[in-house]
Amino acid sequence: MMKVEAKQMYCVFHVDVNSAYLSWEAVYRLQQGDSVDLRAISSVVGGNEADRHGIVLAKSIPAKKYGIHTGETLHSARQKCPGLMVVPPRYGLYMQCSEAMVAIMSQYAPLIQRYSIDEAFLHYQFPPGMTPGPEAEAAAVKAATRLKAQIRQELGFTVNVGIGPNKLLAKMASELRKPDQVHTLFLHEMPEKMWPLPVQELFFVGRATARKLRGYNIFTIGQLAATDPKLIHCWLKKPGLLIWQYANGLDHSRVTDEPVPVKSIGNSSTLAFDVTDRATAHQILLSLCETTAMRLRKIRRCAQVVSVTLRSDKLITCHHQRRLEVPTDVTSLIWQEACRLFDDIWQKEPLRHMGMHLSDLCSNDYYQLSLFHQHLEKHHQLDKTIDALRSRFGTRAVFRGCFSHSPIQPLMGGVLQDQEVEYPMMASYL
DNA sequence: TCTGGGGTCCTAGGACCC
DNA sequence: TCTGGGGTCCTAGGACCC
Repeated sequence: MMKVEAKQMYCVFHVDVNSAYLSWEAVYRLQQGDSVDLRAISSVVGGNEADRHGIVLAKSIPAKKYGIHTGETLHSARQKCPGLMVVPPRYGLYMQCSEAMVAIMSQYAPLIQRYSIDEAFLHYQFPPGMTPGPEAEAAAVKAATRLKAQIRQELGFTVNVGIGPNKLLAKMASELRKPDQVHTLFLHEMPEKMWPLPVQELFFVGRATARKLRGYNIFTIGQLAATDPKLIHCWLKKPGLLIWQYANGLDHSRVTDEPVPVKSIGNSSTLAFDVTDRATAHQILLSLCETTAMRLRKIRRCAQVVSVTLRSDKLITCHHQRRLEVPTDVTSLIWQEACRLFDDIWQKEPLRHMGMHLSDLCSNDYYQLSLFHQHLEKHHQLDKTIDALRSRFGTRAVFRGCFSHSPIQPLMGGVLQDQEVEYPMMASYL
């Protein structure tokens, strides 16, 4: 009997906004009547240096030519490029831009998977009657080119669209050459387009893995693809097998719009000043717990593990966690545990950064039934009331008294601090 | 290199149980 | 306590992504 190989009647698009934060900022400023296009000059979106958040979040292409990298300090970036323009981020605006882009994408296919604020996958079905091959690939390129043009026309920013038989190759394709490009990376194109690239360009090969691979004389993606997977597994364990598959273009994950269940949540912050006393540290933990616990309740979950992270002025990081006897979503109980963890590990060294995380999340249904814990009832009522007030009047509407004459913000952490600001909708600036 | 903040997954090693 | 081996749970830390 003849075995018929099932032909794949779709391909995947990966849409990636070019220099996302910087492009969005540039378009917004042009719309506000600014005469300078940030994309055309050496510029970066960067954090606040006074608060010690001074790193590059996004860079323009001219800035990139000076060797400026995302994540590097603004201090260092300015040394490379003395006239560098630095603008602060507006996360609320970026969320809106992201939403608007996904709305356009959904005109092209019913199935879109958001991957991050500036990246999304699209499941592209080949036109009816078309079999996989050059004709279908050309149709995909045509659709992707239209999508790219529509985003540029209606929203004012450019994207790269990568096209491949799966998510991995679509993503690799979108990275090929920027900006404002459509690239394909089908299996037959791998030897030419992907295998010659340096191994660290492969998704999931970071600095540490690339260094190890170079130690084994593997410098390109093609060399990794050609290596015996047993050897790679021996060297790099499970992640090694994954990158070996990626190097060979193998990826069986599906484009899906089902929300990924949250496994853990947390907040951390580099502090504007070094903390040297226990009371201040505890207050910062409370501030971090407030935001984290609020988010936990919003997704209707309870946490079973609480953890605290400290980073000293010498940039040494330590971490401590503990399992709770009873899962909880109560701010004050989480805070109590965080303070105990802090007291266990703090050696009195000045602290530059503090964080708290909640993991091993479980359903909060159990809580609904467990009101036999009478003493918890008032905590629940308090949290519930505060959540409702903040949701109605804004997150700054209610805060604990201990913050009223304190330099510490009552709700710390979270990058979306200006998410309640409404920005005017994008329109074409062309 | 004066180093942000949100996550995920994996591994090593210790404690404890049978 | 000169001690085998398998399994589970837990914590700490590292690597990766955006």
